[in-house]
Amino acid sequence: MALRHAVLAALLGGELSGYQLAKSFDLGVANFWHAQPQQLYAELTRLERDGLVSGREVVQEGRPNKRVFLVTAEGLAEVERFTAASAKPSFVRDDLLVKVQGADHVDTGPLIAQLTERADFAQGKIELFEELLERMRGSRTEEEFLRDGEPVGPYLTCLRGLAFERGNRDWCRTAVTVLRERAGARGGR
Amino acid sequence: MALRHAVLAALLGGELSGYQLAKSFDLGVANFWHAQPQQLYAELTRLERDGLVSGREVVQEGRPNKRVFLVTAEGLAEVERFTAASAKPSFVRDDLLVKVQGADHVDTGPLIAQLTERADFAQGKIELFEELLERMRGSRTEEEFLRDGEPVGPYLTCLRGLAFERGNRDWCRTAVTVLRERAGARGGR
DNA sequence: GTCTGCTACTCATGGAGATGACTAGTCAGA
DNA sequence: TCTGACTAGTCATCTCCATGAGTAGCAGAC
Repeated sequence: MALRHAVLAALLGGELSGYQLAKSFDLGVANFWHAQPQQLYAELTRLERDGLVSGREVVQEGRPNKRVFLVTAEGLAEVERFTAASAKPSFVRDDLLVKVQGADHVDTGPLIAQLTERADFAQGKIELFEELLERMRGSRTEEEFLRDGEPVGPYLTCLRGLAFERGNRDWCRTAVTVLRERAGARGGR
Repeated sequence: MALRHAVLAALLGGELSGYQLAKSFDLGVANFWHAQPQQLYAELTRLERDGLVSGREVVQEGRPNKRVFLVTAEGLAEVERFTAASAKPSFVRDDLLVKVQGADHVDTGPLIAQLTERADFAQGKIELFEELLERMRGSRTEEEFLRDGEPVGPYLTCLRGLAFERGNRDWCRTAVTVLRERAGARGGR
């Protein structure tokens, strides 16, 4: 159950509503985890039931009221416990990789299209992450921020996301080049 | 259901038994997907039931007999279909990232230990991937192999795995450095 | 001579995450 | 004035994936 801890970790940064939470877990950002709104609402309900977060109603004008949640002392203890527990290694897991694995045996046309699309998507996320990092560190350099800026946690996970997407983009591009040239060579044979 | 297609993609490289398959999907290699032996056996059963792979008994001396599977024509068609279908973007999803996200609010000692462990694990996989790539390309250079070596699919996925693990290792190391220095600064205050 | 480890596989159950379908009010623009 | 987009959230279901436990024969080590 890492989703639960991901939600807790996100709320450590300050009070958020389910909707705001969903914004950061859904498209684009997804710094360190990814989830659909429904999952988050469900998880928040469970977390509140278990006393790890507490919610309060915020009355708004001109838009629906919302419930914002913050981590309780028990919640923090749970984060502490989770952080200390040993983590299982993470694995790459990607439909696209499965498809590329079989590239020798299928028509590579649609595959190249998907790789291109993915490269563009990754590029978009790269820009997003770069902006986010800039915003977080403000006028400081990265080195300065890492020395004593706050919060470092989100900054570090953002850095990982950035590196991951750069890896994605670069790999997709080389895969496209390779597959294109091979298709060309076969076609011109 | 990407597991199913991952199995198919793996079998495109040639006949394999469930056990052999499990070897490559389990620890270490896990080129492009990861799964437990039980999942693979179950999936193979389903694939055979659906006519996407066909199995045959191989009698062995001095060790248990085994069943080896190969992809049928329908199986290949299914791979083709799957490859052409649009893929959903993949997301980073890692317990460790969740833990780092909350790094500002917890004791970083155990976290640093886990990051170090992960860096070592990644290093091990890097070496494994490098060997694998060398073995695949034989005497050719990477450029040569990518131009017309076979199979490219597995080579490309292996490259992605390598890059991913390098990213993991490097990120873990910087995270360790950052968290250590901060802990030191706080302690000596 | 027994113990550990490897090949080779099966069964059963749990739990997390994914998905589709819906409600309902507000606001900006065609 | 109607449409689409945004805020804010709920309910129900499902499928995949994860995990533990177990079997059984053979080989080599100590």
